[in-house]
Amino acid sequence: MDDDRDRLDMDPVSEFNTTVSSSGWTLPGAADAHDSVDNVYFFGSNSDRILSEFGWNLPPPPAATHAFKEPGGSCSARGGYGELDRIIDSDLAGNCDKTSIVPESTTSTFATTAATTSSGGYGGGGGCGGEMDAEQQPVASSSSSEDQPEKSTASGGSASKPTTTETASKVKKKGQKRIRQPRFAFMTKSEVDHLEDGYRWRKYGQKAVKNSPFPRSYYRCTNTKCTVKKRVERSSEDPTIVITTYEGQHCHHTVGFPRSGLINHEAAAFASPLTTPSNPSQFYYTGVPFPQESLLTRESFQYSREGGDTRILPEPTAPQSTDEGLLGDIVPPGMRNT
DNA sequence: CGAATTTGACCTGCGC
DNA sequence: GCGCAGGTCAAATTCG
Repeated sequence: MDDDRDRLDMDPVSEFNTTVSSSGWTLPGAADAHDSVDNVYFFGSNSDRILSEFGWNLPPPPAATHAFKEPGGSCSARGGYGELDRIIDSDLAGNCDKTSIVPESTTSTFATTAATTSSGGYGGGGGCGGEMDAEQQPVASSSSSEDQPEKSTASGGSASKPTTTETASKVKKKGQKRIRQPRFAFMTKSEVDHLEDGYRWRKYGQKAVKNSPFPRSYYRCTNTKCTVKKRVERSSEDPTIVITTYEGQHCHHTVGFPRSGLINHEAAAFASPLTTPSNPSQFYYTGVPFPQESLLTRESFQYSREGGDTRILPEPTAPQSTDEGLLGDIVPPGMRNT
């Protein structure tokens, strides 16, 4: 029954939330403050490991073929996600006086559990059969979201056609809180909006975003038991940057990579967590080098920003036990994938 | 013809 | 309480 705030207060990161607008951190490049995230992590070379702990199978990097053009740089060496982002937000650059690169900017939002039945009055989100939603499983109307992640409206959730049953379910949902699952946001320099990531997605909506000329698209994993969602939008600040935000954890493996050869190859380049990067610049984030001495546990940087204010947050510290892994630092146990 | 996308309507949350 | 913006639904449309 904790509400967001309560939980956030328990989270080291969330301390900072108190200084930020309501829900938290603002994603650099995000169209507006509404689109905020609670934590922003910038991963280093072993982002794949971190992500896998979230239940992701090393999301393959966006297909390099259709990604970006890196003005004056050789991105290829980087491989991986990294269609590199140069300083996405100069405000964050701070002491950055040279090319600051965000190899993979990954943001994560833990609005923590806000419980609910899903978002909004429409059913929706249930659980991936996983633990993720177990505790906040919508009891009432969308009882079996696992079976019908989308058609929760079976019980009358149709948005446009209110019915008595719908009304009833709405009532039930009232008072319940919205759950927000872990989010990762990748900022990618790319000419195409929807980057290949190894999973299959179905678009279920598109909205214009305030203060941004670019619409935001909403996708849902096509796996019926998977409730992972994805948002894709272009940065209003830098149209060449695509911000892809994933929410939730996949409860299945990827479906294979369409351009497996290329992608896997590049992914491989990124998949050696323990390998010291050949090019240290990879691990710079807005001018701040990643702490390579502790790649295993500290490659995540966090920052927040509000109206130009930039903070580099102190990362939780010590390496967790092996089974805790990185998530021990950043993911509430209840959100873990196993 | 089935699957995926588009799109307008509607719901919720939040700020004022 | 009201209005705005984000998020979602589902019918209609398009695509393979």
